[in-house]
Amino acid sequence: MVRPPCCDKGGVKKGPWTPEEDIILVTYIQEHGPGNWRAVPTNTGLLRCSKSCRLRWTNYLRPGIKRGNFTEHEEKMIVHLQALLGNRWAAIASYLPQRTDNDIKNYWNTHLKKKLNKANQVSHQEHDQSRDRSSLSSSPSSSSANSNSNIARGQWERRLQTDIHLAKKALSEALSPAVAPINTATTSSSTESRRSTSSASGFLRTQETSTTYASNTENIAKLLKGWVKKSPTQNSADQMVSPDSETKEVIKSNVEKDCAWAFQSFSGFDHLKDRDSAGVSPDHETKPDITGYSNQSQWSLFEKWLFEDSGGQVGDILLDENPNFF
DNA sequence: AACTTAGGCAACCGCCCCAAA
DNA sequence: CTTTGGGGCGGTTGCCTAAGT
Repeated sequence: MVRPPCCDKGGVKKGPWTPEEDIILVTYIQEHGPGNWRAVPTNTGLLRCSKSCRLRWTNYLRPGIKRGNFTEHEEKMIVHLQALLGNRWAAIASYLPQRTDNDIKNYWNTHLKKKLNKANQVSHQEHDQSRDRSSLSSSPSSSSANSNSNIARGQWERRLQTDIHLAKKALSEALSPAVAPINTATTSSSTESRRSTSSASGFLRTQETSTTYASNTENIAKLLKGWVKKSPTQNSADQMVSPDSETKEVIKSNVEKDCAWAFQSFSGFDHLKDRDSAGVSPDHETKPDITGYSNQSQWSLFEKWLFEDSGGQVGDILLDENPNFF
């Protein structure tokens, strides 16, 4: 039996979200928290399907989302993790808590893939040139068949390494007492990628106490600004409270409250960070500076852990395949 | 200035997994 | 045990905009 999609009903709106829809959704989630998406359209009156609401929240409205301008470190992380995990964007996003899987996926498809291809072309050209040179003086053992088998072996090893990595991670999480799922939106599931999400959320939690969620508040503020500018006289939002400065303040404070709540619900990454954190204080709660997330040393430690945990293969793979990438 | 093309990104679609009934 | 429904994920589409002609 084929179940009809949840959005198959008539009267369901599609396409871009309007600022007023965003406000309705954010307001509702402030009160009830994310989850039970099925109830969101009925309770809010939004003419959107539950999935659409969830997606809008997780990819755009959710607190703590950073948009645009990927840093070089983030790029590296994505490339490393893509090499390690493949196109498991949710898992990759779990290591970059400020980024959404959709964002990372888009960035990969539009920027990094091209960059990698370019780098690959350059390295292959260089490889061909050096092979041409060496073939004049060396034995014919370095055939293309040989290099093909090396690639196949590399892919196989990579996959194996991924599985080992995931198994280790799952085990370490299962054994960790620090994992205390609170919120269903981020921690309820048991599959690997969902576990990963909760893990990264814990990483995010380490920054929580001083986070002002400016990005999200700004989103809403911008959004409200745009809404005012656009003068929505012709739509159903006429009945809504006008987003004057007072309302903005209310929404802002609600968003901030919501953010605090959302961050409190994050858990599970600390043990991953801890286990290789020689030199890093385990007292994450006392080092809450969100800017520290992009701090070079913390990144380096994290990357160090990532590299070491992969037995150095990630770096090897990247350097082998894309010596010109960075 | 008008049109075409390419790139970027938000959103949708279909499939899968899991838990509850 | 089977069915059903909610939620999550990755792939894909389509719209918008900037750049090029």
